[in-house]
Amino acid sequence: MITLKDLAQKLGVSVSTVSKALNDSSEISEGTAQRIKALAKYYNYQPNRMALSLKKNQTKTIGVIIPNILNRFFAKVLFGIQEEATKLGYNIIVCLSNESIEKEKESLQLLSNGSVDGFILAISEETQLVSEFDHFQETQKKDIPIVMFDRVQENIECDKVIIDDQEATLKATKALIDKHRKKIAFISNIDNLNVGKLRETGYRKALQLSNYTEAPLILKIDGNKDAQVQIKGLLKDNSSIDGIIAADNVSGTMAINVAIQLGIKIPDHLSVIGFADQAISNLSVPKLTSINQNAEEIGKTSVNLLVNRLKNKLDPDHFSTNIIATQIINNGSD
Amino acid sequence: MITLKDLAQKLGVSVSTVSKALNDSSEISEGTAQRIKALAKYYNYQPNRMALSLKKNQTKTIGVIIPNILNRFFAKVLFGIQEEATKLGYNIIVCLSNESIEKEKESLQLLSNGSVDGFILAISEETQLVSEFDHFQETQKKDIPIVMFDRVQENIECDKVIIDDQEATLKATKALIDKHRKKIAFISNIDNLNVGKLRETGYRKALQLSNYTEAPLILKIDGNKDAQVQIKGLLKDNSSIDGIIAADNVSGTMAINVAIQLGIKIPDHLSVIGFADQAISNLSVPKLTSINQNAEEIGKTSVNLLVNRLKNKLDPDHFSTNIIATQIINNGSD
DNA sequence: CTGAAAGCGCTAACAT
DNA sequence: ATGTTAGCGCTTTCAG
Repeated sequence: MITLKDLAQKLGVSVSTVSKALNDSSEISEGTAQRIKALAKYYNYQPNRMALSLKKNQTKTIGVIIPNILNRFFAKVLFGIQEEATKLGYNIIVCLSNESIEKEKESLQLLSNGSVDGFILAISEETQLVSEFDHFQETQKKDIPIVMFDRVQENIECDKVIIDDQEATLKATKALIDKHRKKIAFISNIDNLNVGKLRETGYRKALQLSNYTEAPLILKIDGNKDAQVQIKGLLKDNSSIDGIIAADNVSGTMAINVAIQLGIKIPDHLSVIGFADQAISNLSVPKLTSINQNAEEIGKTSVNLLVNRLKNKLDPDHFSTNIIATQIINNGSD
Repeated sequence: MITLKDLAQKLGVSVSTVSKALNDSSEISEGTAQRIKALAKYYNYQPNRMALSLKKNQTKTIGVIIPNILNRFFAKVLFGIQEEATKLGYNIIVCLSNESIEKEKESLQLLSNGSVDGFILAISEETQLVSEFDHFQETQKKDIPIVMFDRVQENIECDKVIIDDQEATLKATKALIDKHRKKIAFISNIDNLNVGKLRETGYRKALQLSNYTEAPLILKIDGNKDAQVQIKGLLKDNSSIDGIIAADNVSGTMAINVAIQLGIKIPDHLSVIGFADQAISNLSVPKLTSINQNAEEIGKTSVNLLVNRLKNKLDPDHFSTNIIATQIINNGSD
């Protein structure tokens, strides 16, 4: 790598002159500036990021902690984060907590050594389960801001980006009720997460608010067992089910495929709406009608919040919770 | 953040003494070392990463360039990379090329300013299409090593990690032939990638090597149109198809679902084998029999190669190509 | 055994 | 308009 010193030597000027010239300082004469810039360009000079960070005490890097990169929702959020961060001149360092509180703590610790200016993260499943959030507050105490998305925690003071999970599920459930569905089941493999609970509440509320007569029917999928078998059990045990709301990424698609195998016609006999993204929705015939969570936008909004926070553009005593709108995308299964 | 200087002041010793003590130098007396370490622990001292990088001219950070994070294969590789990198004390900075050569170049450029010690990447689709690889060589010229995985390029000299795509597809095709399948189609939405071509070759070779009478039957899915429709067309036009080899992540699952809709029994009338990962394989009934690419292992191997290269443990004049073994996982569709 | 000093690459206050 | 100097936090050589 070529350095300022190298350039200075070659031109017979001082390092600070070169630095100023490249930073468009008005102190430097037109001619010198030209010569310096030309040579810098010729040698493809790039300021050393580490030196810059050390000097300015800011890394222009965002730490991103993702619970599970195999979840398409998170993958899409990451995509949005990366896009927006690059646009604003930030790099991202990605850590995968793999739903473990230990890894989450570790990542936070590790990157709090001057590696990043701030964090964007979704809380791991285990962390929500054991309700232990000290590590976030410790990070904040070090003056490293955190933006939480999707999996957020009520009583932690930080900027947040979420969708209105309850409202979205309520709307989806209502849509089925409006289609005169009489027995609507709710399927979830994320009932231990806050978002899972919110979605369940949305489902329950929709039933209450309508003149719907049946009791709620909820299948909580056990991740340790075959999900297809569990869904098949539900459909066999309750042959009058004519509607399904799926709270997670894959259950909706799976439900359609299992139902078809049982000879149930979709959407004639059974309507299904899920939280899947388009690619997963395509993996059934008919395709799954789904709730679009606008994951990319969640990512982009998170970056903007964090960067504004870092630039002190936000009120230091007030944190905001941004709610990203969702839409139902009609793909034929409802 | 607490610094060496802070610790030194509090203890009334010099910065260098503190530094040496914390680095277990034999120059420092037992007693002093104890005191220093105790205080460092008390204040939870962590050496500033940027200062360390600047000083040592190594960042302990790996740049990772992924073409498409929504592809589960890449997501899994990333997971493996992250795991192994963390284990070895490296951070990863992730860039998503989004299959674009421009973004790929940009990322390479951007991170070559002392942000990373080396790269792990899979070549973007566009890059393979236009066959332009100068940017990789430029990076290497700057003494920044590259490890390529999955999407590699024959004539670029660097360490590589791949699976034997041709062999794997050949074996899968043979498996269907051994089951007395008479008309086996090959479906791919990645025929523009090298790996796609290799898989096609594997399919063709398997047919040639057996006493299989039919001509190859190949469907190249047009990404701009509905994939389900294209697969349905294939099955309708060739009602005697009794076997399918799917070259990409989703076509196999999709083929099963489309076939079922057409009243075709799986695997009685039609056997399907694909390159999907387990979660996608679960999205059909029966589940898709698939070729396990061991994505995580690819990631881990890549990290190990790169780190060994960085530590000069590898012969500088010789680059290796590592082939990760694949397995067919029988899920019921073959 | 401990400390002073130089230097990694850069910026910026302060001379000249 | 240009140069000198100090310093970001750290390691390491060299003196003491």
